[in-house]
Amino acid sequence: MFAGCAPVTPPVRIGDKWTAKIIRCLQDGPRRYSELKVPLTGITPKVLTESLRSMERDGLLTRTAHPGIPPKVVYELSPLGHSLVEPLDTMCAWSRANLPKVLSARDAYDLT
Amino acid sequence: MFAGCAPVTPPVRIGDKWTAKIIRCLQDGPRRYSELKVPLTGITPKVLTESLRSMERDGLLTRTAHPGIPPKVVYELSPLGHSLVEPLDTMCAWSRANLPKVLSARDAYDLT
DNA sequence: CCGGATCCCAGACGATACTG
DNA sequence: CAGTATCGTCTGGGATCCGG
Repeated sequence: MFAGCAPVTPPVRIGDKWTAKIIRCLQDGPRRYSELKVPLTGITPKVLTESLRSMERDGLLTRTAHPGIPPKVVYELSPLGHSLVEPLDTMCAWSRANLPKVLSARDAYDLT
Repeated sequence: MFAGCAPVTPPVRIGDKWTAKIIRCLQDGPRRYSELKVPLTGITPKVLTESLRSMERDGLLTRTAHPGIPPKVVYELSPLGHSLVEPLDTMCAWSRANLPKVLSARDAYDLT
């Protein structure tokens, strides 16, 4: 789940490339598949589907298919998924606040 | 840094397998290389060295080599590194509290 | 004691094309 | 619209051995 707690239960969900972003996209309410693809710029359908399925398996969100033409599938955060929003915000806040320091530390290090 | 904030600045530090654990090992004071290897069960010397170098480059810790035989190298968290302790604790607390739920959600999902 | 050098692999991620 | 299928890539990390 989260690598900071030993041992990691695969697959690593938090800390992978997309899980956190997907949760952010869903935190204000349910969304359809195509409504997720837009803000998640660069994600391919395969990876989006994989991620959603895996998060559904972990109980972070629910998938509801409304049959018909055209198909309509809605994803919604579960209470468990919602409980992740705040920890994620904490991490993102740190990242936003400190990324400049990290970057300049890298520059300084690479100079030598 | 942290994948939840787009776009990710490689390499991904937080969320990789060892960074969070190394910070936890150093949060109560400086430690030598060999003192890190013990609690980080399973880590190979190569990976430990790589991780420490990379974190040093990012300004998360400092490396101080005391010359002599035998060599003695001390690693210590920088203020920037220390500032990560609390966000990390938040994530770990979530993981500890909710891992059972995730695991049982997986079991339920796999039954179908 | 503290690593560097080398080789290797699995699994995450992406590109592209196709379908009920 | 909401996915599958197939294939290729790339990198984090492990195994093992060697050196100052």
